[in-house]
Amino acid sequence: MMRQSQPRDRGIPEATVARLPLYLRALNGMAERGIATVSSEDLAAAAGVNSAKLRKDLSHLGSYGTRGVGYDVEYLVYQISRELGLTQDWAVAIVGVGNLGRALANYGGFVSRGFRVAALLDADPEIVGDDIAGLNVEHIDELEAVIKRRGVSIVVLATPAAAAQELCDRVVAAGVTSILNFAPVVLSVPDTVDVRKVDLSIELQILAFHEQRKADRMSGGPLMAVDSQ
Amino acid sequence: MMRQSQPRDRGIPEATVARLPLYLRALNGMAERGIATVSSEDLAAAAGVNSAKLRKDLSHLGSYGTRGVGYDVEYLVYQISRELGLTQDWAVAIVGVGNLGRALANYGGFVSRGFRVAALLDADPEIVGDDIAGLNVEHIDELEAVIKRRGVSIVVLATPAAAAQELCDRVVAAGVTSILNFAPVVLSVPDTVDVRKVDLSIELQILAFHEQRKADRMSGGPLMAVDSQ
DNA sequence: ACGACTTTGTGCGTCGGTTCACAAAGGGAT
DNA sequence: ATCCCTTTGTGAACCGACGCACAAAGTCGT
Repeated sequence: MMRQSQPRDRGIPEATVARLPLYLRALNGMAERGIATVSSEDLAAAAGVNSAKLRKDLSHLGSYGTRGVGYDVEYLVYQISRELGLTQDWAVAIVGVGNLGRALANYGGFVSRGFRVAALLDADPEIVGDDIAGLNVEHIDELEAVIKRRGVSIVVLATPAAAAQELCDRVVAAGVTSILNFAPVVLSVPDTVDVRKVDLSIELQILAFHEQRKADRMSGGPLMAVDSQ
Repeated sequence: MMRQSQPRDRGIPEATVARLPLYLRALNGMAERGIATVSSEDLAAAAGVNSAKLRKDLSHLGSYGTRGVGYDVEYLVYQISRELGLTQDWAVAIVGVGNLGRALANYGGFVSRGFRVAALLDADPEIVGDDIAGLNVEHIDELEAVIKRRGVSIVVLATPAAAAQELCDRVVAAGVTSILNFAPVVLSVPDTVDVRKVDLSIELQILAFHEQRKADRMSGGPLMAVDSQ
């Protein structure tokens, strides 16, 4: 029925992919503390998910556990890293070196594994030429050249909203197919390109919604609700 | 059948809540450009979603459209704002004034509507006392006092991973029930508390996964795929 | 060598979300 | 006043994800 030699199914669910980094982080922490083996129960707790979900997620990569024992931490770290593509290293360019771009450039967390900030670019002549986190800020005119010369395959957009779409277009035209967008705009791109969005304002608004609902419950109370029953 | 006077259903789907800010942003842009009325088709395009989905989302707030015409932009802005709780203003405290905390403090985008940065807190005596974005950085010892005195109801955690859980506990103990977490850790909180997580490293890893898959397709080629048929 | 125990991997029912497609509703023209 | 045209609001089918619960598989102790 199913091949043993080729357990990796190319159709890993998106929800699973989104959790693999979480598992990887928990596993790295355990590896550092010298833990050799971990059960799905414990790993799930560390990652904050249901253990059945974790097992199903891992089963999409292959049968890497041992029944009655659990998972080998080192081995699982390697398998997940490989699946996520972290065994190669990715050159990342940060476009827009305002407060946020600067913070990202200095953020050690994501440079650690697999990613390397290969370029910082900005349009402001005031900023171009500055050294930030050991890198020289280059002029945005160099965008296409820098992407090609340094093999940049992931671009982080940290520009004002007004500039984002145009820069996005240029980045896509230069062959980049993975973009992490911090600008508060909906980017339109060909569907060969992956865009992930991080939007601080939206996150706050979602929190506000729930906070308000909690406040309503307190004052109005479920017993006083107009439409209860 | 259905009440006309109280159309608001208190059970708005989570997926819908997450998109309301998107619609709101698009609508604000239209209002600024003097557009009075918009169809679900146009608004959906501006927000980058399917028009049926948009209509169903809006229908959860009530029947605010006019058939044959569309939605009144101003009115819809008001209704969504109210639903999200943006008609009141929320005092936000930023805990951790490193590169990221600083960027957030200076980020005008989310201060604009409904949110106000009411406090900046840090543990580093080097930073405490500095003025950032017109605010004085206070010592983390003041955390509980500041939260209560200024009515802070949303806290943004922008601390190193190691400090996040402890500060989270203190913040929760001080009565805060909405947290936006930038630290790369899984926070454990009572389930009365809402935590939303923004994790740059995870976003990059997800991009890397897809980028790798695209690369595999190129070299291996769909025609050579082991399991195609 | 065997039995008790632990833990994985997964079949299956359930649920929330998405999309299609259409009937109902309103506007405007004649 | 009536008909046509546009656009909303939603019923219903579909799809992916979640979590329970359990059989299969492997370990460890005797």
